[in-house]
Formats: sequence, C-alpha cells, structure tokens
Amino acid sequence: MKQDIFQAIADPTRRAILTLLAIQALTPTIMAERFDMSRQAVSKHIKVLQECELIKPKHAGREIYYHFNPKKMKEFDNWLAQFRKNWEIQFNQLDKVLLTMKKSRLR
Amino acid sequence: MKQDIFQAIADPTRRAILTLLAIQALTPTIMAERFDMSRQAVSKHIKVLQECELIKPKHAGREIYYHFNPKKMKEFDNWLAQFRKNWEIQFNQLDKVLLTMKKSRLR
DNA sequence: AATATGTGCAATTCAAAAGTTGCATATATA
DNA sequence: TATATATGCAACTTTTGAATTGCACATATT
Repeated sequence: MKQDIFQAIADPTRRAILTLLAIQALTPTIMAERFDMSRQAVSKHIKVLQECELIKPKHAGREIYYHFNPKKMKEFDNWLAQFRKNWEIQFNQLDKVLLTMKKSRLR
Repeated sequence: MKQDIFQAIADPTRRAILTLLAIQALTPTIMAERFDMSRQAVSKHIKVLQECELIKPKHAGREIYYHFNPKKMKEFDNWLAQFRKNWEIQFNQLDKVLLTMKKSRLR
C-alpha cells in the first residue's frame, strides 16, 4: 500500500517530524526523545513518510539517519499552483482598492 | 470540533470538490451528481470543508452555492514556505552544475 | 562470546473518520 | 394547500489510522 503525500502531511506529529528533518537528519530514537513519544509510534510515522518518499534513510552503522526529501514536498507546491490564481485575483482586487484610496488622497 | 485544514485536504474527494469550486460555485446536489456519490456523503465533506473555512455558503432561495475561499488555502502556502528553502538549495546546486556545463562548452 | 543498543515487523487495542439510512425543515411549484 | 425539491442533522455501521506491546535481527561494546 503506497502512501499518499496528502495523508502523510495530515498528521501533526508527522508535520513536526518533517520540520525537524528539514533542518537536520535524525535517527528514530532521537526523534522519539524529542517528542516524548514511544519509539515504536515514531517508527510508524517514519514508515508512512518513507513510503511516500518525503524522507529517505541513510544507514550509518547500526543507526539510520532520515533525511528530508525536498523534491517530493515540491509536488505539494505543484498541486497548490492550481489555486494560486484564485488568491492572486483577490489580491489584485485589493491592489485596485489601495490604488483608488491613494488617488483619492492625492486629489 | 474545529476542523484542521491539513486533514480537510487529506481526503481525495474533498480535494476534487475544492478543484471544482475554485472554478465555479456549486450546490451540494450538483456536486453529488458529478462524483456519482450519495448526496449525504458529499454533504459531510462539505461540512468538513466549511468548518475549516476552505469554502463558504451563499444562500439563493432554497439552494446553497458553496464558494471556494482562497484566503484559507493560502495558509497552506505559508506552511509550505518553511520547506521552500530546502528545494531552492537543491535547485541552486543544479544551477551551479548547469553553469559549469555552460563554461566548459565555451572553453 | 556475551551483552547492550538501534531498529523494524506483527498483532492487538482504541479512537476517529467515511459512508449509509432515515428523518426534519425550508422553499419552491402545481 | 398539497406536493416536490434542496438541504442539514442524528444514529448507526464499516473502515481506517494511531498507539502500545512483544518479539526478532543486526551491529556495536565489553
């Protein structure tokens, strides 16, 4: 069962993990300590994140450092693009309003 | 129970609804026809989307047209910003590679 | 070689969310 | 006024996901 990036991000703990890993790669045990959470619980979240390739493992002896994968997160950005025009229209209309206000001040 | 925007977007049906509504406002009944899904199921998705303010209702007689709310979707874009530097770093490195290739062509 | 540490996997329990059915309410239309 | 249409709400069932517990395996350390 291949995981979905949208569902992976839906969980607050997984979002926190991503935020951490975007700064530096960490092992499951260290993550568990940071979140005051059982290692196994974290491990399951890691599995979900790894299945949709938002993070990647890098073995170092008996430890496994998980790295954030920006490439995959960019897919999200691409999905969001379809809505970007919607809020840009809104802001353009705001620009018009501001412009009108400015003109009336100058008058 | 206030709904979370991340969880709202996790469901594929709700994402499809958002895509539709970003183009034009629709009533629940019309949406249900489009998705070949029970009206009540769609209605529940609408409730979730409305609770986190991703869509807004506009009454017209006995019908209710739901509109997409770009302002709320932009919150997503803001969250994504923390990761943007990660993939930009990656692309900058790509730029370096391209620049090196270009130079070697010129040589 | 014996023990400790880091990790993943499987089974189970518990909670939340998706979907269905039935009903209530409001607004049209005949 | 009687009927049809559009919608929301509540109860219930089924599915899905989060967390815990116990175990197995690999790599260190003594």
